[in-house]
Amino acid sequence: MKLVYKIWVEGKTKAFGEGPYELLRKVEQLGSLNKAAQDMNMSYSKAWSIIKRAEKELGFKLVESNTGGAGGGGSCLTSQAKTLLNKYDEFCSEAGEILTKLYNKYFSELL
Amino acid sequence: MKLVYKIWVEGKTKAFGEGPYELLRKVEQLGSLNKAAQDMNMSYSKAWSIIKRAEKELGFKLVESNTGGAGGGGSCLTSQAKTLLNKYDEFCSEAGEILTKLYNKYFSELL
DNA sequence: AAGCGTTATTCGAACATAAATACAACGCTA
DNA sequence: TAGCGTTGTATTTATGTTCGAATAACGCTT
Repeated sequence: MKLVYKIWVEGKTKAFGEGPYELLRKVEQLGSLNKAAQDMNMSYSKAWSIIKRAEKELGFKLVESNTGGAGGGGSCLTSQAKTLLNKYDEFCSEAGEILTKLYNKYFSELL
Repeated sequence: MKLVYKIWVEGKTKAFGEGPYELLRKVEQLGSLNKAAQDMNMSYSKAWSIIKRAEKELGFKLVESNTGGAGGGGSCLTSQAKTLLNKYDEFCSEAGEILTKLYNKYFSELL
């Protein structure tokens, strides 16, 4: 028996959480939304809609894309996206640590 | 923009979280699974399956039910269920407080 | 013994969500 | 100018969730 948690930010609907985080890290790494999607065994259209929804909700752009050209184009993160990812990193590691402690405090004996 | 989190306990599949918690509180309050389901605008069959799944995963009974008799019967919580609910209460309020602080620390300026 | 309101259980239908597919547009390259 | 790999978008398909109906059993009440 284990603790599971999902934490995200939302406006009118889900905006940013673990899914967008991982996807954006892959984009940063690979320079392409298409490659990122393939790497995560995800369809391009899903990857695309994840990012578009997040951008719409957050109110700022997460990726800067070029279509056509050498290599067909590509995508890279905006500086706002980069700082968001870094903040999210720190947030999650702190949160995970604390929640694990709380779980042990309250449930370890019971479950 | 706000922080949303869902926290639950799982074994092989979801076992106990917010949904079962609220439902069990209603059962405690109303003495009947049927009334609890109606009160939550939920079908009886859904309420029933929530509790059965939780019991199966957790490995102990959550409700004690009587069928027939005056008023048709009813359900009440086992003592294990009561302590589980109380622990969950404390867990959630502590967790919520801490997560809110963390959210403000990391995201309040950014989002 | 008939009636009542509950628990217990299963099943298919309806609905909502997620995912795959297909195709157009873009701009460099050769 | 044909081809490539990408982004962008709509349409279709698949998957999962939830509801509601149907049925049975139970034991008190009248």
